Amino acid sequence: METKHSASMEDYLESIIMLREGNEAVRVSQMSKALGVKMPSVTSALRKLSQQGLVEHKRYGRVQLTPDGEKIAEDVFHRHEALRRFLAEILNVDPEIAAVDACKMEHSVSPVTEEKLAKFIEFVLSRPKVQPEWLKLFDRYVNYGEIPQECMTRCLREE
Amino acid sequence: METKHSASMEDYLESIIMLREGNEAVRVSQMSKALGVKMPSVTSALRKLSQQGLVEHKRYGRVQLTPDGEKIAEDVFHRHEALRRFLAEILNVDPEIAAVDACKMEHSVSPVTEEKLAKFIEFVLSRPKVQPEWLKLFDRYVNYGEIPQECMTRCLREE
DNA sequence: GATAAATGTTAGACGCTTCAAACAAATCAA
DNA sequence: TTGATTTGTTTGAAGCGTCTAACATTTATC
Repeated sequence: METKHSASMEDYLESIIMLREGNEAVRVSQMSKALGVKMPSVTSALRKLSQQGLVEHKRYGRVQLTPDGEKIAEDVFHRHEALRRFLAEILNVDPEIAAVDACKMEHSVSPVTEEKLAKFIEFVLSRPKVQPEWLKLFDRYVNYGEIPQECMTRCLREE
Repeated sequence: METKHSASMEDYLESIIMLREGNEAVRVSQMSKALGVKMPSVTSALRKLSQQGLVEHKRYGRVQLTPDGEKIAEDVFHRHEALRRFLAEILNVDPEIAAVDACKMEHSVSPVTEEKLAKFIEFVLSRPKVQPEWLKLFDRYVNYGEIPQECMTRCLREE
């Protein structure tokens, strides 16, 4: 049922989720700024999305997601967040770059991959006490090439 | 100097690296099949890449990368491989899907991110004895939700 | 309320990537 | 070597997403 949507249509949908505060519907100008495109591009995207029943939008009015649109937008947003967190919190990539990269990558991730990525993040970060140490080890490796052979090995062997 | 190239131009360049065996130059038909596009698309891409000095190609002849083209193609290939390995070997995503996802994601990864990703893979997989255990723990978490709190915590605390 | 400013739309164009159809060259096979 | 097959190119058209310029509507201001 869910036909595949283009990267740019996904971006338009996602931006609606990201821009609305509370229940306030979103303006074309906001989307235009957020996505770095001119307003006519937004208008024409909205016409298309409206025809597909993914957004609610009448001339000169505000924009809202339909339930179908909401589903897709949330999906994209989840992919985005999974990637962004992985890059920023695990790889320790600069937050700005992480956000930008995530925004482009989010359109290429299959459902299976997204699910595993989310679990991986959870796995690595879910243990508040372990997390900082674990990442510190990785960080040290990035900066000095130190591989903490002994400790990890010893530990995991016991298991 | 290196102007940004479109995802599709990057794909054409990368395919040349992936298709050539030894020093054998590559045929248009091979690229066509590998990329899932018709031959006229390849021809027209090659005209453009040739004008930019990235490939060597004369009418009805084989295709070769110039040194400049080689550099870009290798770059794309590295991003591809980093992503593919992460997905396949760490997240344990099905190899087919990993390859497909990597192929689409490869165009969105910034240099910094790629570098950190590569280091991360190295970090996780570089210790032959640890690696299987570590991933086994993650795999168990994916399948049963078990978080190996104690072991990792204990170990990393000692450090 | 009238008018200025901000916001949004329409129309038409362009670049990019792809394709099918028709044609051209190269290669194979007899 | 000549005809058939494979391979590659040209041409022209299409879809998509974007833009600018001109126009329309809404909103804010006096």
